[in-house]
Amino acid sequence: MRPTVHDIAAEAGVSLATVDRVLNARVGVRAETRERVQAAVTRLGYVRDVAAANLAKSRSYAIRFILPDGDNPFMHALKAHVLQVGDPATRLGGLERLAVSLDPVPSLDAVALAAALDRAGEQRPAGIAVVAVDAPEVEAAIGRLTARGIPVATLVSDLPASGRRHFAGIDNIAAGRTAGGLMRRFLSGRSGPVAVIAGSLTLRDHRERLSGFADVLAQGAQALNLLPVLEGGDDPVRVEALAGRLIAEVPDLAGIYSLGAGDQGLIRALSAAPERRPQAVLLHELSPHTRQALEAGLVDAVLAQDPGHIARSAVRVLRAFADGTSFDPAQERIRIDIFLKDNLPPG
Amino acid sequence: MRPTVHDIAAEAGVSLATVDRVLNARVGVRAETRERVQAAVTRLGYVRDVAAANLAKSRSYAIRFILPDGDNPFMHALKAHVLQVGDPATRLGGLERLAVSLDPVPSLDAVALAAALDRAGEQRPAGIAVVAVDAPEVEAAIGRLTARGIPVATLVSDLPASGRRHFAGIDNIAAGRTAGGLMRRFLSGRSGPVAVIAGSLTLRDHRERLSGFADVLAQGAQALNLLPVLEGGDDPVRVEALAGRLIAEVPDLAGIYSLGAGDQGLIRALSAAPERRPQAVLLHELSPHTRQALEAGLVDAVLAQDPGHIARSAVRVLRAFADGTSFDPAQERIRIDIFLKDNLPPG
DNA sequence: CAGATTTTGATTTACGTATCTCAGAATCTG
DNA sequence: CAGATTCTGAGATACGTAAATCAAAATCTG
Repeated sequence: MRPTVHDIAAEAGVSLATVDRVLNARVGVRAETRERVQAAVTRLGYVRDVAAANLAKSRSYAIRFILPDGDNPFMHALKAHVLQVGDPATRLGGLERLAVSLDPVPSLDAVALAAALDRAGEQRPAGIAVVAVDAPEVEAAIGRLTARGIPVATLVSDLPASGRRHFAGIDNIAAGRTAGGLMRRFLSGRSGPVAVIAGSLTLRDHRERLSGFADVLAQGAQALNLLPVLEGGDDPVRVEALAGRLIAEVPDLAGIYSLGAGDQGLIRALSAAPERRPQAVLLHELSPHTRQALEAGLVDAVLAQDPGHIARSAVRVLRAFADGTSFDPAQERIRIDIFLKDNLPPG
Repeated sequence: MRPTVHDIAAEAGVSLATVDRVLNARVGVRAETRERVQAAVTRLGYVRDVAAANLAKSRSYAIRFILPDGDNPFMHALKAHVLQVGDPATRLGGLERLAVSLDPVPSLDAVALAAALDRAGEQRPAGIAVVAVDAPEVEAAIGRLTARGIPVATLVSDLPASGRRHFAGIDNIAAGRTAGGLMRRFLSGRSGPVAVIAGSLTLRDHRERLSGFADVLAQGAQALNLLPVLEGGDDPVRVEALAGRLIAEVPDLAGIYSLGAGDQGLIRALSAAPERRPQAVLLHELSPHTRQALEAGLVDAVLAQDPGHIARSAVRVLRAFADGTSFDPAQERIRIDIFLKDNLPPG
């Protein structure tokens, strides 16, 4: 059997109260006594039963997610996973005393986001997870939370200078480089111009993906020629117009890399003129539309990050910060997934 | 506050004892009373506090992992992750009352494996996780465990006919198809023979990968010519000899797919004659050697399954079976990871 | 309707830890 | 050495659930 606090008390020859004072770092214990207890702890290999401790404390972890509104399918999926993690009927929700709440904010509105962060902080939650927008107001709001001791994790889009404690998302420069590596190999041998469609270059993650991608395309023996970046505002309608013109006007187009959202528009443009489809088409994030396009051969590969993993990871990490415990960085690393038609997860 | 059993009792107008009888499906409750209690449960949205329940039951989950000995780097990594999951100082180990033990068995020895399974079953563990060998003895042993009500999960290599409750590993046919898709695209335009190096075709996962790969290569406009499969017994020395001869004797070799282990030998052979390296080299599993080869450009892509995920997933799933609760299939799905030089996880 | 049987209530103890109180012991201060 | 101060001990209570006992009530059987 695992040793309990009672065993520690007996082993150290002190009372339960003293063991408690040492274990919970309370004042009023002589240094010598403290050491006796700690020696007993290591000798017996005691580890606190976290479940019992939380029961006794009737502690619960309030975690607030602040996510953008709107019709972005990835954000929708993320939202669904957050709700699922917080569901007390699930393992995480039930066993770990979570109280997850979800605050929607208008997409890409820095002022509203900063206000939502301040409001969320008022409730003194155990942690806050937020999809950051790259703006000084947001940076300052996160800084205020951190200063008040509330751990903040950024999701998907990072803001390293804000003082956030953790980022749950992919390395977007590496994602861009990965897209570049795939593009080079998928076009091995041949040359021709390559187009990039972004949402907006004011978005940090889009800028980063672009820089990684451009980097790799410029390297190596035969350099691929990158066309000027098109910005579609993550809007399917605008993306469709841009992609349609692109395909019509650049006859020898070798590849397209869509690094933002609005891919439904790109897919429509591609299926409207299948005979002019470039040799390699890459885009980001799995959704019903992108899955279908991959299966139909309209798209060659999809880069993705797992929204379920992001939601679970953010909760685990914020909990660990709240408790002052550690976590496994390898488990919390969000992978850059590459999906081809053949390794698509079911569903 | 979340409702407790006391609230249920008050709401239903019955005693605590009766609530307990209903919740834990004990006998001696009239159908009508049972329904009153269940109505109160749904009305108040009661969910059992699993942590408190486990504390009261002083339940702990003994989970045995049966893993092959030997110098396979993937199995080493898997072993390390299993030990980490079982460590009571970690979240999973601490919060979830796990008692994980690890039984090593000689690699590829069906008789020893069957004996180990029987021995593990004697202790009546909450669950058993095993890397299956495709043999009737093993199938029978797993069947006996299942018959005794002990849930078994196969890891990495499956044995569907055995009656195992769960498989934690990748779909190897899909992995082979994925490799085929990458090979086709990496060789786009050009033709030439493609070689496959397997460990042994008596291994189910190797056979499956081969069949998926061959399938994809045969499809499509320009068929790639598959050379007869080489079997290297997962042994670096033998693989090196095979690969060396292959590179020397097939001048127009377009690609190599190594679907088993022993890749250190392949990498040595490739670096010995870098000028004759085929255009596309694919292999399985990340290890210090394969990482380095990817970074050096000797290998183009690595297909992988995350051993940490496999270990954690097996524990979660076996726990759920032991409790009769459900789990999230999407979370437990082991992905076919594709790593290029650019999306390699650090470390 | 008496007696047997089934169902229900009331109460207690336990799980491992946290937190509090109050008294007593040990140590320090002047 | 008295008095103040700091440490320590013993005990109680709580967290939410499980599991048991025993008595009382309700229902069924013949």
